[in-house]
Amino acid sequence: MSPRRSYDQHCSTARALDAVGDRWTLLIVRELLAGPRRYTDLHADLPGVSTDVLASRLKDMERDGIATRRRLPPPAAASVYELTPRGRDLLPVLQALGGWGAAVPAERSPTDAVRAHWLALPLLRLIEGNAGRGQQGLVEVRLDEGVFHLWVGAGEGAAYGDGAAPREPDLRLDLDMDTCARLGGGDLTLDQAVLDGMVVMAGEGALADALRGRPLPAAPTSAS
Amino acid sequence: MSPRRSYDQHCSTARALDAVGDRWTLLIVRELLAGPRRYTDLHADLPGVSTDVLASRLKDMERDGIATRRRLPPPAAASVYELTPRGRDLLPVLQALGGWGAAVPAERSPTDAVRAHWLALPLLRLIEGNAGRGQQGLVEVRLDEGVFHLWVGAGEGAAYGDGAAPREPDLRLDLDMDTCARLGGGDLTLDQAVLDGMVVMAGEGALADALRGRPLPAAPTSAS
DNA sequence: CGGCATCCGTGACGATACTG
DNA sequence: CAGTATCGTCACGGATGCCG
Repeated sequence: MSPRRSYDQHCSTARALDAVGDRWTLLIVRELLAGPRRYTDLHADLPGVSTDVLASRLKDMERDGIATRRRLPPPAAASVYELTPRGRDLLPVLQALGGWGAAVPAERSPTDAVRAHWLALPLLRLIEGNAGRGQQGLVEVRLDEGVFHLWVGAGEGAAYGDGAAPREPDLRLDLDMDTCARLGGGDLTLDQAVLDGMVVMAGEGALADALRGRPLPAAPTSAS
Repeated sequence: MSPRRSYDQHCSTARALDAVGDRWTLLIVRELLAGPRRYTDLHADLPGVSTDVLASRLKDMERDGIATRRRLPPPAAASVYELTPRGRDLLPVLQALGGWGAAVPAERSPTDAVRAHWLALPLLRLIEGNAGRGQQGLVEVRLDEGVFHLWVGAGEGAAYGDGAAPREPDLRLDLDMDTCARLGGGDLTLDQAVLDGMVVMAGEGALADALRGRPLPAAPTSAS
């Protein structure tokens, strides 16, 4: 057992970095924010991580109460890793990091790996920023590279997931990665992107209206 | 020159971690948020970092536009490091990390180092959370271990600094480290701490009133 | 003395091979 | 499928030396 390397500082930031400051840890959290994952899936979506490091990080995260391992019921003889509530609380950390990283345009290098759900975090931030407070709903996002869905306004709950929305979404977005990156970086507004046809937005509920910048219904019908 | 280790992922979070994910980097940013620092001061306030790693990180941060090196005018034949605007933009990242790390109480280990200004970040978050939006002012914080000051509501500007406030502060706080940690962790409210005498709050401006939970200026000053 | 560069021992990391 | 074992390499931490 590794005695846990620490900065040994009486500082909440340093203590946070003791837990999630190691290489790969926050990226594993990013993956698990999309929902429970098997070891092999994690390994496939984190190109470059070695098997032993991945196993080691997952053990550390279990020990630190960030993630748990769960055996799936018999038909599937597999186990999945998922975030604990404490682990999901790292969402603001990833949002802050992602927001900072998105501020510099950064074209895509040919060696860069890509996964569709990596855009979920920036898009979630964008949508929750553009829609007013209290808005919530399910958004399905379609890119050439894949489909995922976002739970807008879920707060502490699950943030997003891979694949199509589990029910009829309140909003559907079609766009490409480059547009998505520019939206996240702030040098393109959602309204402008829709006008230019770079984003196709479909949906009729309150969330869709809020994103289109329309005024809310005169008498808000006591929505919860 | 090291060709810069990267996760090689087309993801803003991963790119952020390419720049600030290395060991010690974010803690150096935390130090520089308190203002310009000399190499030796950084080394003294970051126990455990080796000299070459510190030098290497500072070079990386310069290359990445996070920090700059500046020679002081002749009388002081020294140079200081300071954050660029891009580096100061990391404040929300440190806030998110610190907030997450403060959520677990965590008593102080005897081996833990302590610096007074490490409490600036949590206190700043607490004050900006308790006072309403738009409040701003200068706060001087006194602990047994040292004195520092906070620029509340400065937003992107300088967040805090070591030592006494450079002018008469709008608010003065006296407290001890343990109380500060509990305030940051959320298991003690500022009001309660003042009532219990664990925090002495002095000041008469709008900021002080806002923190005391009083109604804003319209109300007459009928207190004590 | 401040600001590193160098050297060295240890541990973390990355790639591959192997096993229940 | 889900890791463990092995190994070469590199990053880190500590000490010391150099140079202005």
